[in-house]
Amino acid sequence: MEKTPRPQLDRAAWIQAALDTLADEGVTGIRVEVLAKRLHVTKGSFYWHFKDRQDLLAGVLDTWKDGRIRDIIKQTRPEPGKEEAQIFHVIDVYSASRNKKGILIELAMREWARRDAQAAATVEEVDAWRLRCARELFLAIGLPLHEASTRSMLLYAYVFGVSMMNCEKFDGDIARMKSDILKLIAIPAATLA
Amino acid sequence: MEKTPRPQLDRAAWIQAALDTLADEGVTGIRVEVLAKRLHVTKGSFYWHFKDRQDLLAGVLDTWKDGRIRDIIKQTRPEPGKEEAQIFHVIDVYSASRNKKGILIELAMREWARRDAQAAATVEEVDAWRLRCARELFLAIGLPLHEASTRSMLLYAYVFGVSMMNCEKFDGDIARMKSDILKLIAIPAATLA
DNA sequence: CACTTTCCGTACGGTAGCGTATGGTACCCG
DNA sequence: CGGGTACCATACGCTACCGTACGGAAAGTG
Repeated sequence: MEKTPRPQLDRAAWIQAALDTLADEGVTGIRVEVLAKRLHVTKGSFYWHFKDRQDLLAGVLDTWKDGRIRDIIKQTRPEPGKEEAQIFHVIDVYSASRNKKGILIELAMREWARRDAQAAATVEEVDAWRLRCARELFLAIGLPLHEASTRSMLLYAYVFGVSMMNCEKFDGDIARMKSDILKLIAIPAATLA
Repeated sequence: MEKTPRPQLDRAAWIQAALDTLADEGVTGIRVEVLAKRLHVTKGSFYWHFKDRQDLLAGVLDTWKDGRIRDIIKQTRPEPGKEEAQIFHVIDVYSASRNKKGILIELAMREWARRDAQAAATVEEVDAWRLRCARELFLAIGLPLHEASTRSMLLYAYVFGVSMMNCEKFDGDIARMKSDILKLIAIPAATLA
């Protein structure tokens, strides 16, 4: 993670720090002077690499978008016979337990998108890719087009929704509940045991 | 909505304005001097009714909590024979089309809860009430306890999740998809037509 | 070795927001 | 009618930011 505190910074380093901050504090937490302190430099460096704060934010959006699209394509790459496992894997990646930072960025991104047109467009594009890729998996296991679309949407809505609830403190066997829900979403004609 | 620009303000008026701002800009948007401008008074008024900004935020949390709990209790009040309709109504209340402001507050609240312990506790309490009340409905239509809990959780996770996605711009018959999803969640043994 | 380019530090002006101190005004109350 | 209380305005100091101007070191280049 630490590659010998490099003597030179570049845009990527600033964007990475911005993404970390985004996860912890949201867009409004991405502040030039705070990032500079975190990177042990001053604003002078920032305004060399970026025109202004907006320039950084645009870079954050692009970086995130490219990463997410690359990711979903990789995870749903056609592997005949393994489609069902791939569906579960797609869900698992955004399961609340693992990948905590990814989820936080995801939520912060959507919060951002609610108040910024550029962010909204970015999230929309990423979501569209995800829905298309997930639909392909459902199509591959034999579902008709409409049901494949529907289940993809339910899948992602559930995944994002559950990441906003602090389920850990509710009564009941959460693990079993989540497992049953996944089956209900991913497996047609599944019933809750 | 406008009750003759009242000559005197009270805590409730400030809290209401704060809730409006919360929906539009999130917690960080709730700023004393901005609210004052919106209410056509100065900070002097604010610091008469409130100790400080935290005092206002605590009031916002309490007001929201009481309202939401009263609401869910009212909406799930036992009406034997109408339980299924009540389940659909609970979902409909937070459907993305209607009640736009309520949804925005809901999302802003959870964003807030991610970074503040008090807000987290508030949201947790509200969620617990909702899950309990929804579970009662599922129990009333004959589901076993575990499945009732599971479907309640899926219900709310989906409702909140879908409110974070800009479904309007995706291809496919969104209305039909949403309708199918609701049936899948609310009606045991339902299949996607 | 001059000379440029790259990268960063320093210093400054400007705005927005929090909280306080203090003054002013209208209304109630005896 | 004098005094108190409730409510609000004004003015101030303070901090955290943004963005700019400019200076300087270090490394490449001819």
